[in-house]
Amino acid sequence: MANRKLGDATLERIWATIEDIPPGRVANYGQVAELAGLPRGARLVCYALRVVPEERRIPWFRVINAQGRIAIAKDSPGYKEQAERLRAEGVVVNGGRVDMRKFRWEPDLDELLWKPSVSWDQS
DNA sequence: CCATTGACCGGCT
DNA sequence: TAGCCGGCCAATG
Repeated sequence: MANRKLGDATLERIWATIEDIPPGRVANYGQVAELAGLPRGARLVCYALRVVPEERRIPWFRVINAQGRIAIAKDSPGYKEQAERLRAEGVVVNGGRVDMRKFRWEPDLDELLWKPSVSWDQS
C-alpha cells in the first residue's frame, strides 16, 4: 500500500471504531475520529474509509456527516447503496438525510440499554 | 519546512 | 436553506 498517508495503528483504530457502531444507528466522521482518539480528525476518517481493504467488511454505510446527510456524491453508485443498507436495518433516510436526533449512535447510552450489568454498582 | 490528501466541520454571510 | 471559507489532522516525499 504505497499510497497510504496514515499508519497501520491509526487506520486500525478508525476501522475498529466504525465496527463498533451498532446496526440501526449512525455516527458522523468527527465522532468516529474522536472515539478513535483523534480529536478533530474527521478527515482522517475519510482517508481511512477510502483505503479500507475490500475483504474487511466494515459498516462504512453507518458513517455520515455531521449534518446528518450521506456524504457520498448523490450521483455515485455508493450513495444509493448506503441509503438502502441503512434502510435495511431500520434507519429512515429521506433525500439522503437521517434524523440524527433519533439515529445518532450514543455509545454511553447504548451501554446502559444493552449491557445493564456493566457497572453502576461497582465503583 | 512545504505541499498533498481525504465520503469533514463549524461559523458566518 | 445554501454556499463559501478557513481550519483541521496524520503521514509521506
